[in-house]
Amino acid sequence: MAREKIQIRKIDNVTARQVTFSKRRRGLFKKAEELAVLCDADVALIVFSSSGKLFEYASSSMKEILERHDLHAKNLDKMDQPSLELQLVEDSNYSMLSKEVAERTNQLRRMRGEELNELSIQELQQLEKSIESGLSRVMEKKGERIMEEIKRLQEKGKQLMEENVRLKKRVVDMGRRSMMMNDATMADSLNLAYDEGQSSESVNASSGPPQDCESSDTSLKLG
Amino acid sequence: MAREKIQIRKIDNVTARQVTFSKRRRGLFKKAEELAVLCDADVALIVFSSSGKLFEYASSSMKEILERHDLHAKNLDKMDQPSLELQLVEDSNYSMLSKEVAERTNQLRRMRGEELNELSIQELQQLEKSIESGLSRVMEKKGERIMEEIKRLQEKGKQLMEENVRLKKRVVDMGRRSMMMNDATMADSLNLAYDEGQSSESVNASSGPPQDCESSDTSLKLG
DNA sequence: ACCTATTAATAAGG
DNA sequence: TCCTTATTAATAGGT
Repeated sequence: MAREKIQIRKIDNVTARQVTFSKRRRGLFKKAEELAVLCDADVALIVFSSSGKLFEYASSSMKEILERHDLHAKNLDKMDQPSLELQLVEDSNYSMLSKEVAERTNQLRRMRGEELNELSIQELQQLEKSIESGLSRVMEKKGERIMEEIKRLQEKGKQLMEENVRLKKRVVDMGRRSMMMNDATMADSLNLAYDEGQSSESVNASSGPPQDCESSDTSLKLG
Repeated sequence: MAREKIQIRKIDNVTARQVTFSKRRRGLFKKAEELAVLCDADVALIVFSSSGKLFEYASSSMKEILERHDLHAKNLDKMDQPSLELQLVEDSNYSMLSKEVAERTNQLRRMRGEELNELSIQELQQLEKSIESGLSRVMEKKGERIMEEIKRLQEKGKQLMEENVRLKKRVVDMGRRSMMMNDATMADSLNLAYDEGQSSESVNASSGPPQDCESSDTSLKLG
């Protein structure tokens, strides 16, 4: 139902498949809920994407619906030993997890370019595209981070330069005063400096690292 | 989506509700199967009508899908009663495998550029390098495959051209003969052509696709 | 079940 | 992922 009619078979292009999955999954969940509401039905919908991610919808409680479903299923089956059944379930869960590990491992190896001999040109092309898109995202994020870091450093630099200007002024002032002083006034000046207090605090605060810059040790190692 | 727009709330009229249930249930099941096929997803759909009748669809085995679903649900929940030793062993094996799945999944996501917010600039830089090296391996392998394919196609082309030359010669020869022929010899020539047999076979082989080229539909889609 | 006007879903592309 | 739009698909109401 779109620009073109499509055949209902597995979409080869990975990206297109993901896009279609997102769209149709939403549509399916919406329809499921509509059926539940309009017709007062109890609906449970479980979807695993091809990458193994779980999506689920339940009109009431998933647990309850599944139990109700089990009831119906058991009515059709012959009852078998629950202990054996549990064991089988555990086993199958186990092998399922193992399969999942194996699958992820294979995907990783392929993305690292390690097990490519079984792949066709088309699959390689697809893999390349997928890696490239990941790479571009990573580079984009790195770029963002670098720009943030640069901005932070620039602001810190600006603050330091302003502080520098203030300090230079103070130094110049002090220099001028001492040039005009004789021994007597020198003594007065020292007393006055102690009385003011404020100025010496300001000097201390500026010569040491300000408290709001504790993260300034972040180093940029590029290339 | 019909003669009139309807509000999504319980249909009061019982008959109308049943009719709508039938129609929409079919639609929902169709959509579920389409999603499974198009996107290579695993889908389970369970519907209880308001009268309690069960309808279900599963893209593979309902049992397997529900078990897989239980697995995921357990991963999110706190583990149930860990009272028995066996259960503890199972659980620890479980959690080991689960951790492995989670770790691989995270690596994959990062390589796809999906979960980058926790990473530092250095880590991003490293990730970028790793992806780039995978990419270059994939591209290299793709290049090899393409060169193989091109070589194969070139050789096939060469064979076909040789066949062409032979056929053209034959056509010219036949043309010359027919120019020199009168009606009587024309008849002889036709008989002769049928007797030879080989030539007609050769024509068939060249005009149709040869048997050893069933993979010639391989298409090259280069970015 | 079928019909069909109308609404909803969605494929492709940005 | 979201937006847009041309098209196809689903379906509400009626027979």
